[in-house]
Amino acid sequence: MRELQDRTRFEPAEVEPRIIRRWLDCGLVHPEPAGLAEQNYSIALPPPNVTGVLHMGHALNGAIQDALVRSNRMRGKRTKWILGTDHAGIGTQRQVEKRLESEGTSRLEIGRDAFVQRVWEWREEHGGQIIEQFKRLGATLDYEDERFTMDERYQEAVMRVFVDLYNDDLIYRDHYMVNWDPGLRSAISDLEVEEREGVVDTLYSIAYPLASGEGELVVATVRPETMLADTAVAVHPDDERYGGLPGQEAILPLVGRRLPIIADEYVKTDFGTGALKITPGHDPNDFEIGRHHGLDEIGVIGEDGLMTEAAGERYRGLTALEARERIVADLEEQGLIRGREEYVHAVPYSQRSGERIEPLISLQWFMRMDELARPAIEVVRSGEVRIHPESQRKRYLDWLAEIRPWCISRQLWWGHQIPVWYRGEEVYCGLQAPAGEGWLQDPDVLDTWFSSALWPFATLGWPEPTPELRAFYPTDVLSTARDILFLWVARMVMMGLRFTDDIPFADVYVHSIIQAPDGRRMSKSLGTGVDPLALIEGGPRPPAFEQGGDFPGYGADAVRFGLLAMSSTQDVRFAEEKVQQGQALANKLYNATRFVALRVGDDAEPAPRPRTVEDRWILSRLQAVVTDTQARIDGFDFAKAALGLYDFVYGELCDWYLELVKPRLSEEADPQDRAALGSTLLHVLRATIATAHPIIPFVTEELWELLGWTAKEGLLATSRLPSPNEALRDPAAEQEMERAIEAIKALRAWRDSVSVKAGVKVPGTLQASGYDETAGHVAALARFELNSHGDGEPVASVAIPGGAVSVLASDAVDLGAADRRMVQQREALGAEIARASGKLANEGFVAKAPEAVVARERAKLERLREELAALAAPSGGG
RNA sequence: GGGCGAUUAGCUCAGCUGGGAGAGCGCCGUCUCGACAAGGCGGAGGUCACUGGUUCGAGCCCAGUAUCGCCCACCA
Repeated sequence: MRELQDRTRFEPAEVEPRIIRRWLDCGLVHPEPAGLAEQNYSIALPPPNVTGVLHMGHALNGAIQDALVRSNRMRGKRTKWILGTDHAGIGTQRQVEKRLESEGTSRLEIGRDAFVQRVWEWREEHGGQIIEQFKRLGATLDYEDERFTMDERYQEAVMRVFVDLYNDDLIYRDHYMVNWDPGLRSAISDLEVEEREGVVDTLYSIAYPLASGEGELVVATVRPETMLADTAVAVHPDDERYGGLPGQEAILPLVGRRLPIIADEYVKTDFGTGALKITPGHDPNDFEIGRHHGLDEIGVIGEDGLMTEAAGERYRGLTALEARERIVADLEEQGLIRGREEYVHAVPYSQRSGERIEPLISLQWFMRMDELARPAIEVVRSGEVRIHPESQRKRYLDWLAEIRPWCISRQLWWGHQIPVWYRGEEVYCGLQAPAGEGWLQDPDVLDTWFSSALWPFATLGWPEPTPELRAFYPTDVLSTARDILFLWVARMVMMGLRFTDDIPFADVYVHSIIQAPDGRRMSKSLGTGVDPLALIEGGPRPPAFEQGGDFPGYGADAVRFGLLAMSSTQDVRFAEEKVQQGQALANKLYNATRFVALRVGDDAEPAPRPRTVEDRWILSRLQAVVTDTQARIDGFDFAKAALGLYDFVYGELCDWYLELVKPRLSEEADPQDRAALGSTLLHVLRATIATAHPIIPFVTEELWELLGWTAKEGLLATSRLPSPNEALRDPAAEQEMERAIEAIKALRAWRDSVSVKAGVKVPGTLQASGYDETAGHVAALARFELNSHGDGEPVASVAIPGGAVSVLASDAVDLGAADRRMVQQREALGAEIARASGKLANEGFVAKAPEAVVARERAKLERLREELAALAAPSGGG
């Protein structure tokens, strides 16, 4: 209590770390596995990169999931928020490679085993930071049960899945066209490729002489270096210009190879010359055409990006670009370049390394997806799995409908090594190395997303039938950003259905991506990335921000509130003001509690004991905020949940209710009423604090304790959400209070407009109906001296709902200003009356609008007329 | 090339099944009112991107245009 006396502000830096410790120490984050998943509640955290640091996306998603987790825990459900990290094959491997480079060595130099050892060491050193940051955010993850995709048990699950799919012929190895990332020296999947628009290249037209010796075919290409791998020239079968050519041959310049001229519908007659060089080894389309026509597949660009043996003596060993220059020069010399023009088109780049993708044929592992996709489409179609918002559901379905095989092997060392062994021609796939000498394991590892796809069940101990699996699988919600809807979410659905015969989660919530204030992406390199920890604890604003300097340290509550308030069904810009709004809310709630706690007797117990209209009003409004906030969290409408709470605390509880009841709390007030009011106040506060807890957990937990409830009942985080009490809904009280509030605002505005000094009470008479219970409040909060009979001369009149207040002459009022104001008010009322009556005079409106709307309009007109009448004829009487 | 979304106050955004445009911040004015100056009170500020249509009535529905953004895509 002394603390409450002295501290006039909520200090997150002081309070929050203390509260975190209490949450972690009391074991609330770790549920023992019991019961069935249907009764319990679980969410699997999208596993962050083990060596990552918390970014805005994590913070937003943390706030979202924690709000869900806390509100369900507070409904008494056994709740588990599954925690773990991802080994992030490529990213982590590169970090360690860089480190080795700085040490003057390399991965190749130290060898595979030593390298993998180094990665584990790196993880020891740098891993886990992000988990501490989640704690700072207040996320009630199960920190006592942390998983890692490279843990032994998890690896076993991965191997098991691979072997299973291999045995079912869904995983196979093939020479196939892949997206080769020359920077990574690895294949990557289609989803890791981004098309960059607007790349400027030169489109060369090159003449290929016909083998007959008569004439030539001119083909166009932006990549002349690939011509060394050409194995055909294609034209459209219906192209009259080339009627007789299919079946003949052309001579590949520089190489001299005879190329069959084939006919294929793929060729566009209206592009270039209508003749297309076919390079099955280095172009995805040509690859398809080549397979269709049974063409040779030649590779002239190697996995190292250099020209291969097959490119011939003259070009071997050059980079592709160097080869291009030399080839163009050579063709030029032979007079075979028919033209060159600037050409702007889209080009595939690797998202991982940023390098231009080199399509080439490579021996890789693939997963056949169509069979797996079918049930994954079905569960979403049927609504068994719900994806929010709707637009993302459509994206999901569209993508799965046209799914292609997934290249799952990566030429890396850090990850799950493929459980396949070779000995000569023999191939063995199994959980352990085969018996016998001379077996060599496939050196490749699996795409990181392969293991991530098992996340919701592998974390719970699958394939063993563990109690955890029973208690928490399927999970309830999966919350994530949309950029991994295909990479991850869709694949989890497919793998879940395949291996657990169940959906992995019932709801998918796809949250906003928070952009920088200027609309750009938040990114470290652009200088636009906001560090959530800097926001919470104070730290520098990003360089690209208009406003410089440090964030003041808003605290986790403010940041969580702000992020939730910003969130939407689409991308949003970061708005620091929303975080400030959260800070203001925490502080407001703190001070409201101070106010109540310091004035209410120690023996007061929270209970609704309404004695006046404002009591009935606030209790009624409380039911609304309790119900709405819970429904909004359940419905993934977090912005409304947060802002609705703010509106209640500010706009109803503090601005009005606390102000209204102040007189009843004074020393001279009726003790009986005071006791009842104390109970009501505590009741309202208690329900508000509990309702707010999933959104702003820290300040609410602190207040819960300051009010003495922790000592009696335990932490708020483990308490129950209030259940709405419909019996306390009171529309009549709400209406009456709304009217009173409107009247107070009108009178305050009037005072301001005629420059009445703030402290002065204005004498007047109330000439309006509907203020039986609220007249005193209107007088007090508007600072009027309202008598039923006036002693002075009426000098002005102020319109309020249902009538007016007649102002009596006094020193307080400037008569000239009052007159001007009254004229203004009459004009305004007159205009509104004209509008309303005009509308009602419109036959179409009266005839066709719904009755209720017309009735409302009539009532409004009636009220306006009353007000005007009261204004027009200020009289001394009542 | 297809698909989706956005455009509302100076800024960031709400606006439910069509029935008198809202919030936060910022701005102006004002207040040493016993919870809170991270506060109270009052105020100014909007052709709801544009054009046309449907309707008694459109920010909301329909068609088109413009600008911005995102996703998907194998025309060399």
